[in-house]
Amino acid sequence: MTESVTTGRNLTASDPRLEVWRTFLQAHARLFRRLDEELREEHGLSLPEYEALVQIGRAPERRVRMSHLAQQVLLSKSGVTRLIDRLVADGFVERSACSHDARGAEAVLTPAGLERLRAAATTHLRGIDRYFVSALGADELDTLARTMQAVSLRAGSDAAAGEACDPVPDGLPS
Amino acid sequence: MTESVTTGRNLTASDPRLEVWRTFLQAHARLFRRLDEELREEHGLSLPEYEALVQIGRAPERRVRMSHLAQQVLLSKSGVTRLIDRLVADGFVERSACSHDARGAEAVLTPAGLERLRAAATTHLRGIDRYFVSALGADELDTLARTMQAVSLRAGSDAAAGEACDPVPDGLPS
DNA sequence: CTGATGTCGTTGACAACGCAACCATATCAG
DNA sequence: CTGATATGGTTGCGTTGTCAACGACATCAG
Repeated sequence: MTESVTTGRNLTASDPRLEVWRTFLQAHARLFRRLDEELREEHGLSLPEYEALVQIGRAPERRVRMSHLAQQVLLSKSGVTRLIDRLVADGFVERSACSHDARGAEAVLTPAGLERLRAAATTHLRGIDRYFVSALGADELDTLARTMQAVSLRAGSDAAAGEACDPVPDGLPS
Repeated sequence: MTESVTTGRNLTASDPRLEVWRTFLQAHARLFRRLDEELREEHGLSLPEYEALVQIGRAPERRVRMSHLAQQVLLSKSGVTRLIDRLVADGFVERSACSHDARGAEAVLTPAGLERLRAAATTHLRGIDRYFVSALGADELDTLARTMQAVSLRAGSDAAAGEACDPVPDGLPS
């Protein structure tokens, strides 16, 4: 009944490596929900909304193209449209035409948005530290970064993988 | 390469450890979507639906309580109700009263459900192998299991605004 | 310039999920 | 037994997300 496990290249339904996958799923779900919940309770922002504010806030001029935002926040085009709709309704973001491309739209952070972003960042960073970083040793964090990168590459649907479009970690404006 | 960032206990917005968090999010999103998409295309099942079938199919008698299912599939009570609704509509599952508890309902796998599960398992296991397991060395997989367990523990228990949670309840050492 | 084609963002229709309210039943105090 | 309370599951409703279709603009061949 017991199949020898890590012997061959084929994964079977009883392979303990499947357990790792499930643990991974569970960790993500719990972590995401906890961070989302804390942001909602303390600042009225969902985690995706917060992440959008972060991306806008760290961009030069504090404005970002919608398409760029979609990649960063891991959402579809229409998802971003509606996310920005909400942030506009809340007064945290304004829409602005793109100067170079008349088709394009940019999301611009308002002063209120910047303020809210700064406040929420405290909560978020605390959460990341508490539930994520502090659970991992420095070497484990390193390993995690490497492995997640590898997984991301393999699962990357259509190209776009690891384009490392992350220059200027100028962090939050201050 | 890896600069030691562990200078202070406080996470700031420019801390590279935040990058690990984003990579983690991205890896999850891509992996989940890829596996979901493959299951849908080849078998008409979403990933949560497939996971529910797995949980039912591996249980004794191939029947599971709804509440138990909710924990396994990482869904709310109502989420499970509707997930099972769909599977019932597809003929893969039947509802059945629980013999011990007249309040309870159990989901039972139908022959068609078992058949579909077996077929889909091939696809899923292939995906897990291709995009997840094969991206990780044996030791990395081990590290991942341990760290995800730790994250899950910290984020899962109810220590929202207050205190760090007690370490290691029991059962999961090391 | 003009038409073909691709890209950007929005919209409508819809699927999936969570929360809170709700029954039905279990369980426990008295 | 009886009433109070807790638990399992479903339902109504709101929220959030995707996909396909669309209009507006860009871009390039001719």
